[in-house]
Amino acid sequence: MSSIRAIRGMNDILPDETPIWQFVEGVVHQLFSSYGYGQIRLPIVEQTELFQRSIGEVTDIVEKEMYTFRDRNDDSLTLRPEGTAGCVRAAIQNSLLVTPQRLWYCGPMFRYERPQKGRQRQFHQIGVEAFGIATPDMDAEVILLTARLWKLLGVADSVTLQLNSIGSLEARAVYREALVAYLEQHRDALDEDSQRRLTSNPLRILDSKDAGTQALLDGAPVLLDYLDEAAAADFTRLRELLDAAGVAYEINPRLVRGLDYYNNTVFEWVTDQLGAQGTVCAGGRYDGLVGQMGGKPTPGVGFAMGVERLVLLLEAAGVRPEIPAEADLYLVSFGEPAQCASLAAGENLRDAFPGLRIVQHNGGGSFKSQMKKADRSGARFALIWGEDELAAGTVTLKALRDTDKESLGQQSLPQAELEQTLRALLAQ
RNA sequence: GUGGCCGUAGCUCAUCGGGUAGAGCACCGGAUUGUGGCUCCGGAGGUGGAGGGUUCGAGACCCUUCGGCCACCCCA
Repeated sequence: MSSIRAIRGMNDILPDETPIWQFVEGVVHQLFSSYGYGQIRLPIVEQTELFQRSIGEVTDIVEKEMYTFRDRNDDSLTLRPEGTAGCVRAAIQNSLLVTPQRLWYCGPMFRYERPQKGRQRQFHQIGVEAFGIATPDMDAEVILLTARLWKLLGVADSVTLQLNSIGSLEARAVYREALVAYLEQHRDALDEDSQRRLTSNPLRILDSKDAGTQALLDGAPVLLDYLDEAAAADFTRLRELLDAAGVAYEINPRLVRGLDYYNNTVFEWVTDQLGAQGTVCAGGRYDGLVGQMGGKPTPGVGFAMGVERLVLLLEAAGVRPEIPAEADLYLVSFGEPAQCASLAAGENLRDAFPGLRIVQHNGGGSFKSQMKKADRSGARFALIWGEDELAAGTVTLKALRDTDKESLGQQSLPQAELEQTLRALLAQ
């Protein structure tokens, strides 16, 4: 019981789970590449100030969820809680802000929260950032990218797209005043959390889960009505493009995002199959962020998705990539000279059959136990070397699967014919 | 940070105040001295999360603590 355990909320991903992760990662890699996006790999640790300046000082992420520490030089560093900030930093620092710049990244993120279904302290995000294009065709592109991803992953029926425009910073400030003014009149009808948010972050009241608060919001001013002409036109154009591409969406005027840097387009892909954490993918436009971080003012749009949530969603939808048996061939030997022959033959076979999974039996044991391991390995064939084979210069080839086929069974053949015989059998 | 539920074998769970804590699966060995799967037989594996209390007696009741799950907050 005194053995060391993993940090709470930081989970091991075990061999029987990695195939589904690899499936997701493989699909993502190929898909992003097909849209012309290049991968960027970013540090996990950044200066604390990077996140304070980009995400927003008063967000929960910055206020209480960051893993922040001082290094030996007494610099304040933080384990990245999200990917966009670091990507923007890297784009500025490495002069990547040519137009257009299409990037994607993946990797672990860290937030100090209580773990629950679909949420852990170390979690993984896959994200996309497209810099340099301010027009809504780029918004449409990244959304199309996600829509195609759900199809490729087999979860398109499990997610719906929620879309909104939160306009410019200025428009939001005006709206914020109107919203607060309305809600102040009904302060007593608000739930406790929302009363608190009235001063700290009124826009977040819009996505309150409290039924009474939501009812109250039916009479509240609507953010979409406060958009300036340009933002409204962009939103209309985005909708036209999505309509043309056949991507269904639901306008959610109460959709606001948690991070301060968004403007205009915001969107979320949500599901009802993951318990309380319904957001699988979320993103939006952030035209002010690059300038705010000290780069040449450059518009941007992007999204991030939670890989753990995606994996849960695939499992809920019954998408299960086939977990391959651990071996194709299992090499059994009895006696030390025979093991030498087996080892050498195994190396030759790996030369002859690249990609074939050849597992050597190690650790000795009876023939019976070795054969049992051979069976459990899932291998199609066992190759057996013992005293008899060694004396005769042969090897025994035994089929472990499909043994009802008459052509398959056990045969003893000269070493020299092994490769040729195997080639024929494996081709079936 | 707050709340609810839960910690018994590697895993899934019994036992619900009384003798040495059980089962299935998994694991190891044997039946078959060189042959897997099916069957049968056997074996190993637990300080009952930890600490304290009540009691003649606690895995079970009480308290504390640690851990897990779920939810709130917040978010991917």
